Amino acid sequence: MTSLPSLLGDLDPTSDRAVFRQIADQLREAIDRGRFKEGEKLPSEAELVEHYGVSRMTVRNSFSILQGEGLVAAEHGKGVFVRPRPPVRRLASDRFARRHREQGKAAFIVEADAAGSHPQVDSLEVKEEKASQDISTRLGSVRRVLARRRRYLLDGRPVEFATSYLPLDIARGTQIAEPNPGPGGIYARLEELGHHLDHFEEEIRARMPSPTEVKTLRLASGVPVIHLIRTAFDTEGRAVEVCDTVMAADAYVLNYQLPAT
Amino acid sequence: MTSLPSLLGDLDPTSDRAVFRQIADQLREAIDRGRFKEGEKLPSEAELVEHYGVSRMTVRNSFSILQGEGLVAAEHGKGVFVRPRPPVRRLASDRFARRHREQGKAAFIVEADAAGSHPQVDSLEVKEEKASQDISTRLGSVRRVLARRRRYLLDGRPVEFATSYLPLDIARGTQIAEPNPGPGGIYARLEELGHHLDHFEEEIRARMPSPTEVKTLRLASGVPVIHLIRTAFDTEGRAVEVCDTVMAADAYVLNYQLPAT
DNA sequence: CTTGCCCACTCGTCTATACGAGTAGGGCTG
DNA sequence: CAGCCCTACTCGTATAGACGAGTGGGCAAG
Repeated sequence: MTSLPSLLGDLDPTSDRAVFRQIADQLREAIDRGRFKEGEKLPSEAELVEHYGVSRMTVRNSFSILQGEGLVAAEHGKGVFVRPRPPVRRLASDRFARRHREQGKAAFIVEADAAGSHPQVDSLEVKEEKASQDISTRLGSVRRVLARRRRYLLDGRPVEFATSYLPLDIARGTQIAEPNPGPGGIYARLEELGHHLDHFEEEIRARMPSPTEVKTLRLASGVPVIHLIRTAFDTEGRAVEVCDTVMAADAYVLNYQLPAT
Repeated sequence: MTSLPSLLGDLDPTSDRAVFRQIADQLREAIDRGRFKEGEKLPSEAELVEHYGVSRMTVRNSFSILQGEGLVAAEHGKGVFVRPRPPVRRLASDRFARRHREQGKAAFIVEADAAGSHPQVDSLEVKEEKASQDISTRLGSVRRVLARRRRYLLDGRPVEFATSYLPLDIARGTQIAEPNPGPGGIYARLEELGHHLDHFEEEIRARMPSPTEVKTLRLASGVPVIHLIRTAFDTEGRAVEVCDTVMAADAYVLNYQLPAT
């Protein structure tokens, strides 16, 4: 039971580094070195209290640091575990290329299937609503919009939720206003309606999630979100859609290809 | 002094929501509603202890939640403050366009000057070293590389640090191996050396920073980093540079433009 | 053998207390 | 008047203890 010293070492009482930081440092290092592997259980609070001769709150304080770094996650009644890195979804910059729209299924489904995961789309909601200030600006001063909300899951885990906003004069009464927009998705429908897509602009931020986002994406603490806002422009230069997406940052890598023009 | 109730309300003892969460909720809401503005000081721990009738650790626990969300930052001896949103640097997807290389100064400097901020480049280091596995793969199995490290600051605040890796057979003995690579930066030099740039690939992740990154970028807790890895390809299809960049996420918005091909 | 309970172990929440250390402002001292 | 110090207020660190609640294994009863 007291084989911990071999893994963890001692505290340095002369150091001016706080005890709980020293403990966090040692645990972090042990994790980095692979002494504790992904998904593995760390020593319990009681064991660390025993090993270091400190109070329980001090140990908990150490754990909370590592949680904030996204390194570990506590599970009530079970223990504290090294957070496994989930499979990552790579978003290629050509993911909206016309050729990907030819097949019947939605991009997300096709791509996930190809990667061998089980995709799901969730909590679909399509409705007309008042445009927020920001959305209105991006779409060129529209009052009301059609909003399409949905959540994406990979192997049962929510990874992203997104809302598409479209001007009512474009979307109302079309298949875009239906829960299922048909083969090729709304971009295919937009082109059929004569709005030939010219280019997309994407705006990317990263930040910590709001409590709502934590719930919706079932995020562990210490996991940021990537906030992506994409605007689609047709060949006339009009913004025909704005898509606001929030992604679990630990589930994504974004790829872009830029010309060196 | 006890005008706090007007700002904060009471606890619900019947709720099964933990007290420290309820307090965090109330503070968060007050901040969201603008009752506490950016940079403003929140009530002190002692005041909240008094107001809610709880122990100090409970109040601190609430604060630590809000810190983890990046909403507030504690300053020793002063108080807990609503985190101001720093000015944001927008990275356009054409930032490497050839036309931007014509002028003498580095892209970062030019751009920051234009935005009215005071730019600085820091801790320059240029040296030859062994390529990591990852870098080696990206550059096409090179053993050793030239590494150019530097840190960028905006108005005195570190916002990003980056390392460029170049194959030795390209960079050794050229101005690229000098601390100051000359007008137009290393991309201009690469082109002069006959490596005409064709395109860039960028790979973007977001995650919580390592302790080292926290120090280097002086990050407040609750601020993620954006990790960007860019590979530059010449017209022969060879990877001629890999640039590994870590940015303070609260200081950046990335912009990309994608063709709808 | 199966069901269900109990118990030991885990983390979660909360209290009360103590001392240390950074900050800022008022007032004393030279 | 200038400079220093003292003090009150702030957050930081750490202890000790209590109870609650989720989990899982073992044992006992049916």
